[in-house]
Amino acid sequence: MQKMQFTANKYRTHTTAMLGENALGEKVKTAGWVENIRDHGGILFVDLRDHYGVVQITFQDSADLLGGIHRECCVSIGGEVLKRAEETINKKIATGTIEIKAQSLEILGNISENLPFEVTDSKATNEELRLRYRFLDLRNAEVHKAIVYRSEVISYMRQIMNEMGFLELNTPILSASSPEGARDFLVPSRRHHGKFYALPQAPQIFKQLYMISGFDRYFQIAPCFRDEDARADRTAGEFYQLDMEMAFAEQEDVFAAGEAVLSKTLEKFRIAANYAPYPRFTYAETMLKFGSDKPDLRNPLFIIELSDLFVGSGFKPFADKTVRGLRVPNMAEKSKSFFKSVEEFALSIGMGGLGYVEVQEDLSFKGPIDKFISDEIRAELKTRAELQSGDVLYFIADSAKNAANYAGQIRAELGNRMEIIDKSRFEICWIYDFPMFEEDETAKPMFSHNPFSMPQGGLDALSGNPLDVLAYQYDVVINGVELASGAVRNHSNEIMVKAFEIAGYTEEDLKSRFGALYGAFKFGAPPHAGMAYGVDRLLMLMLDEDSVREVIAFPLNGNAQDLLLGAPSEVTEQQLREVHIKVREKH
RNA sequence: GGUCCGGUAGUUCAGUUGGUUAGAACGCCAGCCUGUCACGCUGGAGGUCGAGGGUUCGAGUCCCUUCCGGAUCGCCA
Repeated sequence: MQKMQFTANKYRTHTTAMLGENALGEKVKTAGWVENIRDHGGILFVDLRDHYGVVQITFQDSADLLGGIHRECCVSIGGEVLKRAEETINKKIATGTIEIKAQSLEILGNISENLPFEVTDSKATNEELRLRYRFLDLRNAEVHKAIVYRSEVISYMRQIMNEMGFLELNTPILSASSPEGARDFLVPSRRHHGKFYALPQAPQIFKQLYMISGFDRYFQIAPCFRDEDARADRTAGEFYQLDMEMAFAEQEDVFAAGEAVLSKTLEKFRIAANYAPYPRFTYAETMLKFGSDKPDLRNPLFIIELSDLFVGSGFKPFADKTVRGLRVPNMAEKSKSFFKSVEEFALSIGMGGLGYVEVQEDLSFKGPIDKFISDEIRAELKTRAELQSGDVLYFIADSAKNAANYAGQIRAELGNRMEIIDKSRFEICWIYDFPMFEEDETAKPMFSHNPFSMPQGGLDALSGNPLDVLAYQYDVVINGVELASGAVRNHSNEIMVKAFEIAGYTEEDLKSRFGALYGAFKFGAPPHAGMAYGVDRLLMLMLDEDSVREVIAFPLNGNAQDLLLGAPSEVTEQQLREVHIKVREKH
């Protein structure tokens, strides 16, 4: 526990954190919630819980003090601190060598009603009920601890950022509808009829404006708002980013700062992980090798390119396809039903089929498609995949567009099914060199990620094939989870106009949609770059939780509602009139 | 918005091919118990089986509609 300033008052002289053998014989008062009452007739035991822990209080010849008290009542109890007899010591709690013999009890607040669920086991309750009574759920020691942990991690990150010379600078919450891709949360304006503020999807524009304003290094634990549907790793509505931006910076500068803050934080909180510098994979590499732009590196399987072997091979399912191979060691011993379930998985994700060969002791192949493979190709496969006895080699054959993604899903699935993923540690990497543009359904180029990233090669590169242009854009990935994203920003209006033109926007579009940046760049913008970590996701990973909602004190539910306060809610006619809003009938 | 799974006591769940009065554990209430810390023992209360409709002699169970929740796809630069 951190050192704290503490003054005794009428509610308590000690917190449970201050109660121990050092207080033996003292008359103390401590306050908290009644976690449990064990009534033994002549003696009663009360477990009293506060923010710091639990202490046992005994009631002997004083049982009447407990009249009307239920679990989760908030009370202040006075008594004498006594050493417990050796055989009654409770090693499970920090105060387990002492107990307080009660002499007085004051009920604070109201007598607690019957509980909707048991606080000590609240995580077993369905989430809807937990969120409706979140104040009770948060009394649960484990749930409580996650929120304390969140505070400590964020506090430490602030310290690291400060030490690296970053200033914590705030950005507006009431802002303009922004260039990010998500749906905005809108706030109607009272003073400006028919106009709306938007809550920021990210502080992107403002942090860039800070750079243009001459601030050198910015960071913020920034709330971000996006009106998109929730997932287990994505809250509805709002989330927090550790957002940072650096002036006169190149990609390497951001890598160094980003690695430092993450690496130090994981070290401080004793998370087993590979420490910085993190391995780096270009987007092209990771799509080939892992079939994903957020690869789980705990999975030792990797994908190899085999397309060239089958060009003109006469084996129709492979001949004109992109063919990728996945070597799975020690899989040949698996049962037929195991193989079958893998094939079923392949079909379930939309693949036409999934061919494979088993490698036998003499390194010959066995399996449904072996007869279609020539000796020449067989030899090449053995070298390329470094095949050994007992291996299974899967073939993923599909269109160039789908092959990588399918291979990635098969890789992930086999990693899980073969139980070869070490779940006890973090494997962190950078993914960089993302493409600047991609084709939409009509084969027209569009921005593939952030339109404000700097294209590599600048203006010259933009005169070539747009699909070949890479952006200075990068992600941090942990265990298959995208944890951070960033870019070197495009600070040149000339390059930006050209990039937007390629994506089908005129200079007028650019000015009208993103005028603030465009206008500011005209007055001398420094080259700048930055990134942002998803704080909730990081905490979820650090605490090994399956849902981000476990690391947020008062999250919206999956349906974007606050069940405790009842948001969103209807408002009065008067309120609507003031903001010039008329709600249409639902049909 | 699509798909899949779910909704039974305060909570977590069981409930067989449709068949007696819908069960268990924990919690709650009452009584007993002076060393428990998942206290123990005895007894008790507690159910619109999400809602509506249908099939049937009979529905928690089968069918239809609908509401709610979860996962997932879309979406999330």
